This record gives sequence, structure tokens and C-alpha cells, in this order.
Amino acid sequence: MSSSAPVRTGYHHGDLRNALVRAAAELARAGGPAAVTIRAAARAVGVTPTAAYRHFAGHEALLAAVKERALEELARSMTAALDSLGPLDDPVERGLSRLAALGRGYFTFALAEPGLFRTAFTGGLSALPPLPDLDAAAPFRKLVAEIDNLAEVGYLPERRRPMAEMSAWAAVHGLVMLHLDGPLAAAPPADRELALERTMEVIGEGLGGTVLSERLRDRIRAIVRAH
Amino acid sequence: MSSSAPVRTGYHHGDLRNALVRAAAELARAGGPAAVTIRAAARAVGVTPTAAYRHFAGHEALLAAVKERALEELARSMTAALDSLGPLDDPVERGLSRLAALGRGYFTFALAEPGLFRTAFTGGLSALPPLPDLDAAAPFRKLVAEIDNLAEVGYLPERRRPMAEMSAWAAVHGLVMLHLDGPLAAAPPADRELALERTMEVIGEGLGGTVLSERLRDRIRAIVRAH
DNA sequence: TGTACATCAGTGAACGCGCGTTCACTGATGTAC
DNA sequence: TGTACATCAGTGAACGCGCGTTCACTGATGTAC
Repeated sequence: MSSSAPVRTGYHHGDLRNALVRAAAELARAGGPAAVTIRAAARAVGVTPTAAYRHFAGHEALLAAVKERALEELARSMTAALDSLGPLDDPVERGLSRLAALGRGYFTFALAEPGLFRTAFTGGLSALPPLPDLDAAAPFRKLVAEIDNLAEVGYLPERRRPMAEMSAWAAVHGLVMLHLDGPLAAAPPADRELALERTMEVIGEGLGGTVLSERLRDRIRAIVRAH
Repeated sequence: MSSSAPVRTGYHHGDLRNALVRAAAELARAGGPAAVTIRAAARAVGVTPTAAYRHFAGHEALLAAVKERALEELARSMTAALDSLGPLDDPVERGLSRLAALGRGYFTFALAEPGLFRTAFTGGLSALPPLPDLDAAAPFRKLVAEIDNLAEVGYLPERRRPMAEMSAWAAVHGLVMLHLDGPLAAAPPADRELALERTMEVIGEGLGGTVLSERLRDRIRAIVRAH
């Protein structure tokens, strides 16, 4: 009944750090970045705020831990979308499909878990490491891998390779913003799906500088639609 | 000397509402959305916080006024970029050039006035009206006009028209995010320019589903580079 | 195997902060006659 | 042209809020001998 009343055994918690991060992540899920406070997390765990300072330098450190967690969950959503793809022989078709799946996974997570998504990217995209070591962030690492593959496979000519991951990330991330609190927030579902579909097409064609075949476009559309 | 000491004549201000919005906008410029408070704005004008309540329902109303102002300034930056374009005869070349200029204007404003930009879009893109009446926001209105033109001119086939403005906005907005606090924030200027250039190319080619001629690509690149 | 003691992980009370907002008020302005 | 009075636009003091953070402390744990 009193699922909100935290029960704790004994004086020592044993795993307080993790418990606090977990609790803080739930706060973020429900209320976004502003809901992540040391006091609220401690309250949820059933511990004094002071106790949190044994495990975190301060509020900022707790928030950073939550952001990391949210980023991992985002990466999992992207992986899930990738895994739901059937096998494909043609390498270009396969590569473009995987790119579209990544975008779908990103988008789906953002709309399903706006609180976590917003928390991951509160204070801008500062949760992502600077350009040289972008691979440190799981979601970006996945994207870079697919873009690299698209280059190897010959779809992305060398001239078009630089910054291709930035354009792709930007388009999908921006589209999420448009949906989360923006003009598309209240749009009919059909419009929203169409917006994602068109954006993935634009990316697919724009990156390679290729006009996609009808068949390839259909594939992308199918992937984007199947959530 | 004491430029920060607000001097006021008489008991009645005469134009307090505007003075407060102006002051709040300066706070936003310097410190982003969090710096916009009723108390700080009143302080800057040299008036009691209570006085602000004669002109604004509360903090939210003041913030909304600042957002509006910031959006207008953004629109002006976009217009300026448009105006700096030379005359062009070929309608497609002209249309694509204008689209690129719009993107450049958006980008330039965001990087030059991060505080105002962040304030305009704090709480997501909620400063923008919902889809049906997007034209109410000046920056979006400009974008839609150019996309419409691209359709009229025959560059955007009917199938590709829907949501084209969303994809374009998303890509540029997302790219700005990547720069403002993201992985590109500390990147070398050459990389940052390249990212914008490539993104505008991807949009240009991806929207129309066309491979741009070498000449057209050069034009876009030139526009993006000339800030 | 028992005990002394250092160390670790919590408690409880309190602080200051700056904010948004409300209250009863007063000085300035303008309008009817 | 002067005056009474309604109205408007400010003042000044105070509230409560929830937060982050610090202090001196105490209960629990584990290790040396």
C-alpha cells in the first residue's frame, strides 16, 4: 500500500550511492531535471540529505550520475531498434536501414521518456564529451559506427564523410525538440510520424548525395513506422 | 561611472512595462533564462519588485515577453542574412541560396547571443506556436516562405513538400545545440564551419532529392562561410 | 575467542539564499464641476 | 482658473518556500592484538 514510504533496515544502508542514483533517476523520469534534488532523492531512499554527501560532492555530481544513466538508457533504446531489424544482404540497404533504426530508437526514447531525455540533455548537450572523444558516449558511438560503415560500404563518398554524424544527430535531435515542447507537440500522430519519416529520408538522401530508389525509401519508411 | 546604478526621475516611471522587458532581456542576454527574474529586472530599472505586478501577471508573463523579444531578434538576424545576398536570376539557385542564408542567420544569432537564444527556447520550443499557426512566429514564417518558394519554383516536388520546414528547422536547430553546450562547443573553428556547411548541403540536397551541381554547392558553401 | 579502538556511514538541527508573491499603504496624476 | 476627489502607479515590509550545504554528533562495523 505505502509503496512511497521507503523502508530501510538498520542504520547502515549498504548501497546508498546506487540507491540514490536510482531514486534520482526516477525523479528525473517523472519530473525532468528540475526534480532531481539531493533532498528529494534522500527522502525517497529514506535517508537524511546529509548522508548523500558521503557519496556525492554535491548536487551537481548527483545530476551528472543521473545524466549518465539516462544516456545509457537512450543507447539501449537505439540498440533495441537496431536489433529488431531483419537480416539484409545488400550492404547499402543494410547500412541505411540501420541508420534509420538508430533515429527511430532515439526518437522513440525521447517521446516515451521525456523526463529522462530532458535530463540527459539539460544544460545543453553538455553530457556529451567534446568532439575528439565522442565515442565515450554510448549513443554517439553507435551513430559514428553506422556512419563509418556507410562510408566503408561506399555509400558515403570521402568528400561527404566529415561531420556527417553531426548532421544526422542534429536533424534527429532537433526533430525531437520540435516534438517535445514545440509546435509538433500537439500535432496529429500522422503528422508527427510523417515528420520523422521525411527527416530520415532527407538525412538518408542528403548524406550520400544520392537519390534513393523507391525500394530504399520504402524500407526506411517501414523502419520508421514500425515502433 | 555608476552605469549600473539606475536613475529614475519622479515617482511615476511612465513606461515601466517596456523598461522591465528591456531590462529582463539584458539579463537574459548576459545570463540566460535563469537570470530573468522579476526582482532582478525591477532592481535594474530602479523600482520595487511589487511595481512589476502592475504590468505583469507574474514571473511567467515577464519571461514570455522576453522570449518574444528574443524571437524577434532572431528573426532580424535571419533577415539580415537574407538581405546580404546579391541578386540571382536562376530561381532554384536563388531559392537554395535564401534557404542557406536563413540557416546562417539562425546559426549566427545563436552563437553570438547564446543567452537570448537559450531564453527564446527555454522550456523546449514552447515559444513557437503549434503547427497550425506557426506563421505567428516570425522566424518560422520566414522559413515557411522560403520552403514554399522552393516548391513553387519546382525544386521541391509535391511528395517532398510536407514537413520540409520541420526537417530544415530541426537540422539547423539541432546543430546549434551541438555547438552551444555540446561536443562542438570547443571544436576548432574550421570544424564548426564545416559542420554547418555540410548540414546545409545535406538539407539542400535531401529536401529536393537532388544531387546539387558543383556550382550550386559552391554557392551554398560561400553563403554559409560569409558571416 | 574476546576486547579496545579506529574508522566509516549515518543523524539532527540549523544556516543562508534569493526567489515569487501579497498586504496595506501613499504619492502623483488627471478630471468634473 | 481653481479645487475636490477618484484613480492610478508606485512603496515598504513581510511571508513562505524548498533548496544546497555545514556542523557537531552517534551508532555500526571491522580489525589488531
